[in-house]
Amino acid sequence: MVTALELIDVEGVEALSLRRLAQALDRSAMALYRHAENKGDLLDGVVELLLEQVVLDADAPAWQDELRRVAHRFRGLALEHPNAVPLLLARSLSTPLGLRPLGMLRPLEAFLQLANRAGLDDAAAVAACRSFFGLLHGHVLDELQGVVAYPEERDDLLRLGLHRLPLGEFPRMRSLASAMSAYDGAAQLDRLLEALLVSLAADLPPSG
Amino acid sequence: MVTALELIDVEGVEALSLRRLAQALDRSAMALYRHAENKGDLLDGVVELLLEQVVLDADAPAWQDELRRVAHRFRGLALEHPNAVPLLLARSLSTPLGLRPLGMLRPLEAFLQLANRAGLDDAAAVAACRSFFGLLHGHVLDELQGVVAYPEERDDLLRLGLHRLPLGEFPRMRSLASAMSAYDGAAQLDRLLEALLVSLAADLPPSG
DNA sequence: GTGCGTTCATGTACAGCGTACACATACAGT
DNA sequence: ACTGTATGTGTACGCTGTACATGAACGCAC
Repeated sequence: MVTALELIDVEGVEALSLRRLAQALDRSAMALYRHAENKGDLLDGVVELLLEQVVLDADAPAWQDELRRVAHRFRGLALEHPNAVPLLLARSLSTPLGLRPLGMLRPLEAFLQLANRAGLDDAAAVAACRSFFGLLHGHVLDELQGVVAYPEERDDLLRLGLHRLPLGEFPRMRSLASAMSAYDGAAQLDRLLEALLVSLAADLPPSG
Repeated sequence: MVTALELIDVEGVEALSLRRLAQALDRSAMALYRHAENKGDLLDGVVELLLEQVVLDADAPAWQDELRRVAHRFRGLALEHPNAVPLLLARSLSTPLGLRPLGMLRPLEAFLQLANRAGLDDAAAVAACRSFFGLLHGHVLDELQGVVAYPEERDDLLRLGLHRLPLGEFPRMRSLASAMSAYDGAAQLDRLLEALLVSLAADLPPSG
């Protein structure tokens, strides 16, 4: 499982085949079927391995801080394993909620418990959960988009490959090349979180 | 291209192979290489075909309304073509910004133009752009997650497959089954957009 | 010890994949 | 009529996931 992740990290998701993995483990390809029923099971295993590393503490005293912490931890994980991000985000698109491996559900459960303790009612907790993870996944997805086309170039326009774009149709993108290069993902995530937390606070009973 | 999308719609992304598509078109598999260099090009074509259907008008008079409209249009498209969503979200993870097909860049350019006309400076426009699309992609990603495991079941807990979960470890998820069933994606998207627009308004020069 | 069921690994085989290459056909412009 | 250029076909290669049959190593009852 951990070898599978390493393989993905250095060669990308599509380079992970049963034969390549078996070779890396000095086993035959078929031996892998003793530990996973499918290739899919194997990918789920990788996802679980990653998610184990981002534990949401349902008993955290300050829930806003805990959400910020977990969000940044998740982002960090994505930056460490960019090749695994498609897995992380897309595995659950194909698997119904109740049939997912438990490791993929633990963050959800912990969030819901936290929301509960923070005072949200059922409907608000579900909405908050989807807001939070939607936001998080969306941010990570966008931050990791391959932006740089030619890393060795010094000029921003050339580095991003934006010089290829027709002048007439894409004036803004071309003129914003350097603003795009200066993008700060962590700050951006903070902005999004702040907006979310404000909107969540509005759902709390007025007590405070 | 349109046939490729139809194939994806009814059979899923991974069912789209050159041979299957060629068969659907009554051509040989190799004939497809006259119109696309790669299978990747073909997938890009499908993405472009979809994105053509969600045009952001950079000259819209009320920019907030335009953003809301485009967001909901994109969501609608995703609901119409759920099988194509992985493509829509993941294609750009592997292709540097400047090398993407123009159809994938047009929404970005239009957003940046709109932000410019709304009064945002360069850095704020880029940040807003990533906020907007990150939020949108994240929401769609999360809304489309397969939640229902057994559509024919009447009881929420069984329908979502949540009865499988260990009682002790997942109390909240089990008790929230019906709240999850009542999820309203459009309303959720509106909530997220509202939070974003509030935070964007704060970036505008104080004039109004 | 002997036989047994269970676990784990292997080797072979098959259908399907993307695509490189060589070849055929049809049509446009000279 | 000759010649590109665009389009389609057929064959072939190396790769994929995995079904199936086989075999080795073990704990355990007798």
